[in-house]
Amino acid sequence: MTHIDFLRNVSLFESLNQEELEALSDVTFTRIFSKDNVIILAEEEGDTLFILKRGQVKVSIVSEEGREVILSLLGSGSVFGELSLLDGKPRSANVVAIEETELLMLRRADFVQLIYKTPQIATALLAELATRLRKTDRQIEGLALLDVTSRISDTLLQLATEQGTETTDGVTIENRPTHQELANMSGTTRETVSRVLKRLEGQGYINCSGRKITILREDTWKT
Amino acid sequence: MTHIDFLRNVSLFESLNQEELEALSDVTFTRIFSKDNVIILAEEEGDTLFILKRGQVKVSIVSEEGREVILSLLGSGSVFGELSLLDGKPRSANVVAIEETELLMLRRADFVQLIYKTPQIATALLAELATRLRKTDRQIEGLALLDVTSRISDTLLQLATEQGTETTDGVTIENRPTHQELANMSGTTRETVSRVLKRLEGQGYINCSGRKITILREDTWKT
DNA sequence: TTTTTCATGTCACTTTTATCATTTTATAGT
DNA sequence: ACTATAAAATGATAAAAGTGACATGAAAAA
Repeated sequence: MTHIDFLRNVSLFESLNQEELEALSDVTFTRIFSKDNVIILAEEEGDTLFILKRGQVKVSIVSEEGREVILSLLGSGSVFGELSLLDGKPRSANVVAIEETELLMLRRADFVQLIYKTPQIATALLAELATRLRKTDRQIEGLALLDVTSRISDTLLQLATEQGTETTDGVTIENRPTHQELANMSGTTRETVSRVLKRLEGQGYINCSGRKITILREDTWKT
Repeated sequence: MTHIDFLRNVSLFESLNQEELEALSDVTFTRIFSKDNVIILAEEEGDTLFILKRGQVKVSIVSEEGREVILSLLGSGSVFGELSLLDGKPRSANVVAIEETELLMLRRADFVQLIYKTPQIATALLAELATRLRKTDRQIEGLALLDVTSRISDTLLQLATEQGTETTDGVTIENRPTHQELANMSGTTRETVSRVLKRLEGQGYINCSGRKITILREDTWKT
């Protein structure tokens, strides 16, 4: 797939016409990050916007004691790194490739140009940030109100909607994150994830085998 | 203070010239909400933007079981209610006046006009949302990693920076939220807030009296 | 294959925090 | 000032989740 065809399908750029897409494609450059490579390091200055073409990355914050909170996992079509572009502050989180990932990168100056020439982009970006803000608000709600079991369940459901595939039994998450990663996404510990998954499986809510988790359809629950 | 003078000092509108400010002021209307009145109700459709001129509001989510999470407290100059304007989705949180509050309101159509005529507003709004996103990310980090004491302390420090006044002893928060509200801001319970504040006072970190909390200067800590 | 590293399961134990119950103190309304 | 109402303090428990330790298992590297 050419870059242009790809860019056309990125929601941020859907308002651009062929000519504008070509112009955008011209100022964009590609880079491939292999698994575990750091793409963005928190605290550093940043003047690049990233568009994820292929692969998957995790956005996370690491505390001084080394504990990690995963804010989100992003897949193809996602845009990230724009906050520093918008407010000029240093990067607020780390972004690491969790599999081989191909990124299109756009420098601030070109991005500013782009917004100047096609203001619809600003509108699209505003909508994008609005969506994200709603999502983080829900995360805060979950962390503040729910117990671990519910938080882990929510994390699974979110994974399922974002990257699950429908099967006869329910929705399957192929290549699930490790327990440690699930823990960092749910604000808990590895052991607890282990225990909770075990219990959920015992109760017939989910089915684990290898890197695969299936969230069973409601009508198969033991209740 | 006239509306125009007030609007000039709202960061969102700082790029507007006198003429534009007047035009904005013309399409804006005022409403006063007394204490405990609901300004925005979650789930409802919304096509109004609010600019807080005088008073204070709380933005919160209430769970089905009735437990509340306070996402933020906003004071004069704050803008809220814009998410629904940007992505067309229903309101995601409640907003309630916690004291008598004067609001300027702006309808979607006028807001869209405004952005169309003065695109710098879009940029300012992007920066505003970026700031907010960073803030919510930090909240998530805190909820996921910190124990109750640290979360409550953080909440106090945030209140102090946002609405505290410097005194010889440290920073004073006049008219502090109730323990219940502090609990809802920190993701914990009333009782725990009570106990933690007590301990913090015993250890000489803070000083409570009536509706007032003083966060003592570092050099007076007992350690 | 063999080795080594990383991921997972699972124990016993501790800590933290929520919950419940009750009393005391503040605050606001008449 | 008096009373009604809401807020805060506080003790006793219980539940939830974290910790540390170690065994097992699975996948990647040599």
